Amino acid sequence: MLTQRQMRILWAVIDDYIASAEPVGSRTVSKKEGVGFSAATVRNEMADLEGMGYLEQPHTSAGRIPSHKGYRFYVDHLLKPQKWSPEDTKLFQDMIAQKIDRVEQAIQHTSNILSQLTNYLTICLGPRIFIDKLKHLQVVPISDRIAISIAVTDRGHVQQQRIILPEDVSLSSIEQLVNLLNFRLQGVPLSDLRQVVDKELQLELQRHVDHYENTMVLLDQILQIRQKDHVFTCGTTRMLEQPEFRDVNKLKTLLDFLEEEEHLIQLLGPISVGVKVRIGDEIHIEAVNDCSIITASYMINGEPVGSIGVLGPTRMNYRKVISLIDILTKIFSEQLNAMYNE
Amino acid sequence: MLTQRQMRILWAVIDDYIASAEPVGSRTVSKKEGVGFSAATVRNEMADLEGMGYLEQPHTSAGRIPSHKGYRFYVDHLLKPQKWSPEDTKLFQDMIAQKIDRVEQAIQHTSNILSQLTNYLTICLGPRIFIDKLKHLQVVPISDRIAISIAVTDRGHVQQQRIILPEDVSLSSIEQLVNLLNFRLQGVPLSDLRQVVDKELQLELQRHVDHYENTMVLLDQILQIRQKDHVFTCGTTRMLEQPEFRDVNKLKTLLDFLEEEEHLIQLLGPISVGVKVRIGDEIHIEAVNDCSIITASYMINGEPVGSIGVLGPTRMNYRKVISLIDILTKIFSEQLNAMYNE
DNA sequence: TTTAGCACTCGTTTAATTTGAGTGCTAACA
DNA sequence: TGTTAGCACTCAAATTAAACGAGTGCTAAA
Repeated sequence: MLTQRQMRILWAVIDDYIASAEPVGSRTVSKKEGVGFSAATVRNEMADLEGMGYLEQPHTSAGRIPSHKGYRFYVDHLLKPQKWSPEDTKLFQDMIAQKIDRVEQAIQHTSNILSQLTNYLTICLGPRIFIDKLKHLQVVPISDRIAISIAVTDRGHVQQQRIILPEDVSLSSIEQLVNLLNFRLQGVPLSDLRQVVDKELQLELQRHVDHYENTMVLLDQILQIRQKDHVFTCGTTRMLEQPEFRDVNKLKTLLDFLEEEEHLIQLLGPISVGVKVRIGDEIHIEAVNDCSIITASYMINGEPVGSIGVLGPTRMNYRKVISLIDILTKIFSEQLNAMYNE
Repeated sequence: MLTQRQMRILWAVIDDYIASAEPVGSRTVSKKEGVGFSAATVRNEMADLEGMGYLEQPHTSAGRIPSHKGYRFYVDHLLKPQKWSPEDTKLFQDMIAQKIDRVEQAIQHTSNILSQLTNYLTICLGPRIFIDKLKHLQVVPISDRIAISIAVTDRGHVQQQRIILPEDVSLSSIEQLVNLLNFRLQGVPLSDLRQVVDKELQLELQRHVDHYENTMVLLDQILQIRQKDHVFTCGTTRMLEQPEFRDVNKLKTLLDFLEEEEHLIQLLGPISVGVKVRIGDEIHIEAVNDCSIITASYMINGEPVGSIGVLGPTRMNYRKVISLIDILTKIFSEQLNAMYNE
């Protein structure tokens, strides 16, 4: 267990290091406000903190820097999240507010603001639409063999795909099929479409539809509403400002890693409620071993549907980022809901 | 006018500099294959070439590097584009070939390959769809006040937008309106929709539609099919490998510039047929003054609809890039056309 | 238990020096 | 007259050396 004094010193070291990115010496800590002991005392305590694994020393004659364990303790026990005044809240609301045409664009906009405010890189994941319910299905033939299949959900998402029309299927039978699907599948969550068709519509289709085999091929294509998760990054270049990425090789390793959408999704992790902080190797990804990521999700009608994350060096400003991501996702969720329940 | 020998030397300097990124000295040139004269001779000629503005000298005791004027001469008169064998062509075709679902994705895929092959950053512009013709219009209400308006074009592009339903407009009158529009506007290019409505449909609408005022508000929204040009970059991180961007500040200036979509569009310039090379200040954009960009467009049915560009330092491998962008856009266009005429 | 004092460590900064690739000029040569 | 060998000169970059100073651990006194 850490003594009160040790916590005070740990806090001072981390606080200073976050601001300066330089190893913090005993004198610096000793002179900090709220620290009443001499440099020598601080030295002793720092040696102990290092022994316990909360601090590290780059080399003998340098100051101390926090270890991952140190940051973890800081985040869990020392950090007091910022309180926002009503004026702040109002300001954030105004920043985020905009004509929302597509949720994807809107979350990107919010992500951008978060990146500006924190000066770190942000990653955001567009909304999962599988919990959305089908509102309307449409097949528009654009040539003899090709058609566009479109699905609109109750939340206004539109999914489209190019499908190949089987030969021997007339336009009227396509229309017939689509009408039937619209009639029977309205209100069914996208994730369940396939299931419902298999369970409830199979027989009916077999009975009513001509060219059963071919129509099934068509149906299969229509139902393949596979959502490609859409992830974006904002403010990649802000990473260049971080002293830990002065080294072009380190930078390249990171940026290369971030170019892959899959990696970004991996980085955000599963969508979960509340603010989550993962520090360094807690992320379990080699390429971001000296980074931390703070994630939160946004909700529609109480259901988390997408997430947003802030990636920075482990020496990131946890207090600021945690407070900001928390309030911004909340405000964003509110505005989304307001829009849906308009 | 340059003598044969001067051209030979200019060529040698540029060729070497493209490969090494280091100022080229007279001895190096003299020893190059195909150059029969001594270093002293080369020195004299290089001094002349510098006088004429084709070469530059970073400082007195360094070798020469090409000036923009030098590169321009090289591209216009010295460079012989690479010939591709049928095997090469086949290889490229296979690389580009894939199930094309959306043109946007496909051009991005091609752009990615171009970036891999050249090892430079590429920029691509999704297809302009305003020359596409309207195939189908649909309005799907998703709540009392909100609807999604969808337009499908003859080439299978889908444009969607959220619209606000005026009060006092019944579902049936919306349907009536959409039916009328579908009937009268099919085959009209998206760019002309507004015009055709104003000229040919105004009266008809006035006569047939209830709640004229409100319906007009609706119509205005439906017709606002504004395409946001979609531009992507591929392989941004390859820029980090270029020695000219070792300097983090320079890099940041460039990457910051490239983060803006508008800048990318500006960078690609107007869509035009054939391969275009712009060198350094020819681009007329401060931020990329020491870069060159090579652009080409891809076609659908003989009509250029989008473009792709390769951005690199002025010391880029013009020969390789020009040859590659030429053949890749051609192959891509072929595959697009094959798909459309399937 | 705390703290002042002091010798010691070691990365960083600054200055001085060396190195070497490359030049321009001159004079000899074909 | 055009070409080339030779040579003194230039200057950025690399190397080396010295000085610096922030910070430490340990000891002994308060």
